[in-house]
Amino acid sequence: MIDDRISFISDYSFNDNCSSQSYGEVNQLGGVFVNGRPLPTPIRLRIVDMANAGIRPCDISRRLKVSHGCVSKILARYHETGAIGGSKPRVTTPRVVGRIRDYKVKDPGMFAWEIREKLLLDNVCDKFNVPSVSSISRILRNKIGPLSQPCNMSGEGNSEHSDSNSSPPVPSTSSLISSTMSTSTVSITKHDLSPVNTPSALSSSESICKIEPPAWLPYDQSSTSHAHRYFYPNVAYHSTLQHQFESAMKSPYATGNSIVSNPETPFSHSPHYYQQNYHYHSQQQQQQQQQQQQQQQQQQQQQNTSFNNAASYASFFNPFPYTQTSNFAVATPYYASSYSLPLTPQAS
DNA sequence: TTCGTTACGGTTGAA
DNA sequence: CTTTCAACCGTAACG
Repeated sequence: MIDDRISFISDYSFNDNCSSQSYGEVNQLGGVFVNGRPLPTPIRLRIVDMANAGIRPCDISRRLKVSHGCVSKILARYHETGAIGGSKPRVTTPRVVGRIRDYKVKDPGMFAWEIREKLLLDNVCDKFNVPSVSSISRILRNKIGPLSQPCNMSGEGNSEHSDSNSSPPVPSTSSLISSTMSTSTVSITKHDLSPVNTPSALSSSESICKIEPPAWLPYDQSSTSHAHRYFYPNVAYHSTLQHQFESAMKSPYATGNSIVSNPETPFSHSPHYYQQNYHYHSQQQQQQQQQQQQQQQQQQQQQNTSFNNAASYASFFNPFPYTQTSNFAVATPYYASSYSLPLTPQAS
């Protein structure tokens, strides 16, 4: 059963979200990674998935071809904070670097900010995956150098990670949406969140897209030994979404592979959300809502020993003031681009 | 054999 | 406008 569910992992292929080109490096286990960038969220989810199913970390490491140190880190963080993954995928893909090189060759006087604008103008990138000016500046300095010759960037000959056709799959990214357990303050790790999720960005009037964080459900405690401690994102075991989930696991960067949550139980806002964003709600309304949530959720997880109810869990782990519900999970807006998730424009 | 820890080389973007 | 730097990443190696 577990084997069936993870067997597809062995041949997953990660691609640049705009091309079929692969890039990355191969570790000692034969797995592919992008140095400096997080593992894709589907892989991270599967690590947690397998751990919850009672599989030992060393076996997870071997079967997913991820270093045991990485598995250890991910599980330790998950057990400590509940965070699984989520951060900006790598933006300086070989394709993007090639286009930057082309721009610079054609017009050596171009500034980094001009190149950035041109990447957007030419639809090489969108606003969610366009490199920062400093990243472009770094590329110009370190990877393009004296501008010897243009590169048409079909994949070969770039100075980034070598990636011949024979090289295995390639991963890319995602990191953690982490927060503290404090109910009064939420510390957001710098690189773990998209700028659109930061308080300053949230207060800006710029039109951005937001996606609701995943809903978490109690794991079926009857099936595994550790389950009583952990919650589980509803995306993973929902039968009707298993195919989509596995497809996204195989090719997180392929168009159309989105990680979808259970549409029958769309995300609900956490109490924290209401506290942060619905100030006009009366305290009575809040209490009623919380009581209702607690009553429902207590029924679902009477055996839970770590949290009294899902509402308290959600208040810890879904502390971000998202404003738009969505059926899409396990993805910050950053992922949305690379995972081809539909974006939900923010209303206000 | 397993796994926690950490140096290292890498990426990213705010300052 | 470019560079610096802090924060993050996964791997490899050590114990």
